[in-house]
Amino acid sequence: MSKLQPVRGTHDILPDEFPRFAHVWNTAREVARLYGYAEMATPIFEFTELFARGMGETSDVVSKEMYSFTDRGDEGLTLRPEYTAGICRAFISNGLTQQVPLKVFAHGPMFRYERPQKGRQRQFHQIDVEVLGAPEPECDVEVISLAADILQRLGILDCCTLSLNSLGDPESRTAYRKVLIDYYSAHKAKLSEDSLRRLERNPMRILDSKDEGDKAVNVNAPSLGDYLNTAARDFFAAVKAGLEASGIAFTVEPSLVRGLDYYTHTAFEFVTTHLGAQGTVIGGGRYDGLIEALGGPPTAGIGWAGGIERLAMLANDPPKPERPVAIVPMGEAAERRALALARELRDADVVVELAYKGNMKRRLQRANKLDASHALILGDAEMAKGVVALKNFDDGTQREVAFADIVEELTVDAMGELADLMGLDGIDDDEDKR
RNA sequence: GCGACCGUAGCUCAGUUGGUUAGAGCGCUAGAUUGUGAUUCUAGAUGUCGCCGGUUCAAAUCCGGUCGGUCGCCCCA
Repeated sequence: MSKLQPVRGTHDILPDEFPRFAHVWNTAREVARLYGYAEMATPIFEFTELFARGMGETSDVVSKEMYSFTDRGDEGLTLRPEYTAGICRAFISNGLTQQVPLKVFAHGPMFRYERPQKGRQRQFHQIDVEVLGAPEPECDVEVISLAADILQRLGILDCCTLSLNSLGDPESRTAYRKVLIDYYSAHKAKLSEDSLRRLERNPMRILDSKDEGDKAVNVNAPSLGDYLNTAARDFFAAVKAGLEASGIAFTVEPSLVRGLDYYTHTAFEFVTTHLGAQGTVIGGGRYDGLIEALGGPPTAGIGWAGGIERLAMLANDPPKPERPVAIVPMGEAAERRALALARELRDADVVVELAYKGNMKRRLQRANKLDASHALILGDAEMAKGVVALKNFDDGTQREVAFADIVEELTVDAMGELADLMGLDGIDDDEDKR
């Protein structure tokens, strides 16, 4: 608190970089709309109990990463570490159980108390998609396809791979879990310290260990695929077939487990190698038991979340902002006339900056710095003639335009520029994204 | 929670084996033109050298601590 510093793990998004972030959620929102998903939002904090129950007391997020506090009314509250629990709560609280399937898109800040590193912050932002009340495998396919389309539009699908796995239904999963615990318990001596802890909490995690000793033990570990019952096996087959039919490439990754307790059946991740240690860009899965566990009616659920910071680091450059027109009035009468002119242009959707400080040189400098396409110079001489001097900043030319023609002149010009831009698309000089 | 590396101007960085007023580029301000930007030229301003303590005649430089950052482990978006 001593200096004027942001809290560790938080970052300002300054005007220069904001468009990169907005581009991610605007793109996601647009694709979600095409899939028939409605946008919604829930509060950024909830009762601690919601996350504890929803994500599982033993999950890392709940056991060590929650931003929890007590408010003045002695309520235990927590800044949301993920979106799913909040949306499920809203589904139950608002009696939306009659409106299934509920297909929603959301985005906003999440909070986890972790040590910051590349692609990981304490306040970060996610785009999020959830479908409640749709137990069919076709829905898994739809949700994954939606994610792939967003990645495609952001220009990063090609540098991502889709990992897919089935965690089975509860029956298969408990059966497998038991076998797995027996197996690892018999090899305790060879396991790393981390994995001994995982054995207590989430034994399936050991399958994903990077420790060499663990890897050796894993070679002969029982495989979850062998323990799926017929229903779970059929479900997984249907999801894979649907993805193939949609032309979405994937790799089945038996070690893909996911940290949260509520997952069942499909689990998936879009992963990139371009982001250092945090390669997961979008991750999610099916959670058919969650709503019931939270106190709602038995309701299927599936969804995913994508890290906006991570996506923004990889995405194409956002569309360039529209260039302003700068009005440069000299003298009191001209300044008054300029105010009216500015309104007229803005009514016609032209971006207008008024340059009202300093001598003309300074005003033009400022206009140039704002990347103005034109300056409208309005001094005594122009006022007398009822014209403005229209200066084009790109070629330096200047000509007089009557007051009455200014709006038309500038809106026609803007159309021409738009056409130019569209002729030049596909340019991508962003080198730091690999 | 653990580990490694790093803190000098708004930004990117230089600063020799400890030695006198701590530098450059970019940016910023002003002028070369009292009504013309970007290009050019000239001038100017900018710093608690992260902070606290120690060693020394002398510390941006060496030592200890602390705070902050970056990257990695765990885990995740």
